[in-house]
Amino acid sequence: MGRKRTKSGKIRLAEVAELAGVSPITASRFFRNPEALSVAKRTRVESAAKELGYVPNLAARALASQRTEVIGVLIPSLTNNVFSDVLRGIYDASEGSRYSIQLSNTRYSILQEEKLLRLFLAQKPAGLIVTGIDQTAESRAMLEAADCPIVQIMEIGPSPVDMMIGFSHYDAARAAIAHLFAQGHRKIGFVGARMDPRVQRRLDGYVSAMKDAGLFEQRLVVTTATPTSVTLGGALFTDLLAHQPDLDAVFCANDDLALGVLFECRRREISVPEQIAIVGFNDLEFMASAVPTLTSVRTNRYEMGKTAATMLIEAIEGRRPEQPVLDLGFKVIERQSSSSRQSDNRPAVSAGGAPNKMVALPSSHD
Amino acid sequence: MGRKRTKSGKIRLAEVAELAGVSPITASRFFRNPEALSVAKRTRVESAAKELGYVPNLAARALASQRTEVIGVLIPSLTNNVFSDVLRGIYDASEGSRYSIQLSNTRYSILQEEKLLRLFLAQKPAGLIVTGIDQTAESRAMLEAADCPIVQIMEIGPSPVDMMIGFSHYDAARAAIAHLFAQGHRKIGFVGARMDPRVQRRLDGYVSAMKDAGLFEQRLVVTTATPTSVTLGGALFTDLLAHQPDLDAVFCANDDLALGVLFECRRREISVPEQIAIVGFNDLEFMASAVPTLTSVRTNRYEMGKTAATMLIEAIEGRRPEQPVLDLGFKVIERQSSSSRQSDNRPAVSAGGAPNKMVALPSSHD
DNA sequence: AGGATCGTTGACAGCGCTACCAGCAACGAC
DNA sequence: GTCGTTGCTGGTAGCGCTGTCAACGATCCT
Repeated sequence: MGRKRTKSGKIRLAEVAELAGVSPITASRFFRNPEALSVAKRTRVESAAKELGYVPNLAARALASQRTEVIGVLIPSLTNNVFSDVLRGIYDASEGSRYSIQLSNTRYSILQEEKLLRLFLAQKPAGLIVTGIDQTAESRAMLEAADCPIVQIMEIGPSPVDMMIGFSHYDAARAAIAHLFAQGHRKIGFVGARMDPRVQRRLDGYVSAMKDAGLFEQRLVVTTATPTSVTLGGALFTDLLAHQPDLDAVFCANDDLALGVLFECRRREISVPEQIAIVGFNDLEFMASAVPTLTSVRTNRYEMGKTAATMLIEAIEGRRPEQPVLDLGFKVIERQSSSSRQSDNRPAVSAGGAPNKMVALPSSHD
Repeated sequence: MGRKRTKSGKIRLAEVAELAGVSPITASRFFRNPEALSVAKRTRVESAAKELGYVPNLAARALASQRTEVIGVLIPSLTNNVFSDVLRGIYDASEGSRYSIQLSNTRYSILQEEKLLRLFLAQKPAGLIVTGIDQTAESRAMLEAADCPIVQIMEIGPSPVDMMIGFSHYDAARAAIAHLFAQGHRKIGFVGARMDPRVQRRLDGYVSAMKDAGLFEQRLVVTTATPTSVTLGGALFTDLLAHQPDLDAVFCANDDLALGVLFECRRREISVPEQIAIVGFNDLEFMASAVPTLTSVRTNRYEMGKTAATMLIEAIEGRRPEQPVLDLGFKVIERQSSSSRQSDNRPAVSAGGAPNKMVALPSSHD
């Protein structure tokens, strides 16, 4: 064909335009806003592009248009399977769109987050997804000054930077404790690891529920800054028992800990739920499969990621959601590990949050 | 200071150069190869950049230099915690380097992989990390024609595209079965889900080991294409028992399945390991914590990701490793779930591959 | 029919950076 | 002293694309 090529051997827009018999700028428009072209030219450009196997040069586009098609995502951890669910949702929602995901790991450090934020913002991302509501003042200022849509995920709070999607960890913990109260438990311990802001708020919810009932005691709480694990759940529970041998229930800040507690109970031949009830948090898949099955607070992690990315993309393209703050709620899934001592297992659940139309909500789960 | 700014309000290289009293190209060199500058100019540019808070425009750099500083990563799943460990290694290794990670999910489809590969390659990545050795012919051709370093991860095989890091799933499965044989087990079932190429090779290893011992029977194998889960482990095990009630051990293609089998045994009051031994694969954290503790084949996932990214970056910068194929090996971690019926628990382990940082290959390759 | 409006198209001028090559001083070998 | 070297620096010319604005014909209204 003798087309002239760039050094790199790649097809440029100009070649496509030439083959299609239009100007480069018209070809350019085809890729950004095909509706603006007449049908005739549109099909001509389309087939020319296909024939040549044209792939746009994103760097050139970014340079010329002064913006990128990158969605920055800041999450505190890659290990935690809570985030992998959220991420999966984000990636799923971004697939098929023109936007690509740029992921960075803050390692639970808001200083690191600030640094990464500065880096991201310098590249003019199309949008940003950040975790939580506990940014540094500097980060907060940067976010507010940013000229792109932003979604805060994982929790909801009083003053969103822009959009926000999550649920109340505080309320969720309170609901878990209320459930245990309803089952007749009184000496309810709390086991928590990592103690990031969201876990902290679960602890706050626990404390307030216990205080409301006049049952709070400091030694019912065992926490550590160490990253969570199943093994750690066993260790923390051991600690808890040492301080409080007459425990009748444990609320674990996540499911890994709960599984660890379950195993530890088995090791010590403590029967669950007869002697001690266990409630976890997140409702990971294995909770329903354990023996006994484990009660947990279901959170809509995948949905959270997916909806966050969807909202963000909509906003980037100018269609801002009428409802910028979305509470995805939670649901206490009662299973054997906390079922009532007297009756067997009526499948009571208590849900929280404000279900909303943008997503199919908790009521429809399980 | 009255510096003139670009519309976007951002500081450009030219401004830094002006403040430093050098030409733009000299300033540019500072960021790419500081050694090439005289010490005087180097410090001048450095302080000017710091004073202005200069952040390079990556799009402009990519356009001008005809290459990006992006490492493309193609993995089949974001859910699977095996990959999240690998990813964590990759991200850790990329941190502090100039390269950023671009992640894409092939969803276990080699057609999808081919499509993503085409997309990636068009953007001239600095390097590529791809999962496994089972690409389509077209993908393979693209990879071979690519002018950037490439690392294949997760397994090793005969003809690397470029670099390769992983271990032999086949040998690992054989080692697991050998361990069970050593413990006196004969009727050993296989439970597998998803059945991606790596799980398939584990199955192949199992089959060959069983055949070698004259113990293979088709009905000892239960697999499904369904994605793996703990619950599924229980279900597949139930199936297996139905076909083969006199089973004395189960080799699970991953640890989630193994946990599911353990729970199912508990549900059925089958004692582990007395009646049935269980061996998993990957050695996830919870295996050591379960009751009984669960034997598994340890694989070096984090290290795999980290080393892959490190090797790749080295290669990008022109320092190719002297050993482009790395076998990270595996290790059978014996725990209670498969400990010998007669003796109690001597901590025997059998390792495979060459768990070494930069050295030779395992003898055992087929 | 005349003018206004809309939809469609193209010319031009960069976006911010780096590849390439030339220039220049300092230095050593003959 | 002359001629290469070497080491550092700068000028020029784009990289491939899109924002802006102007121009054009077609359509619509009064």
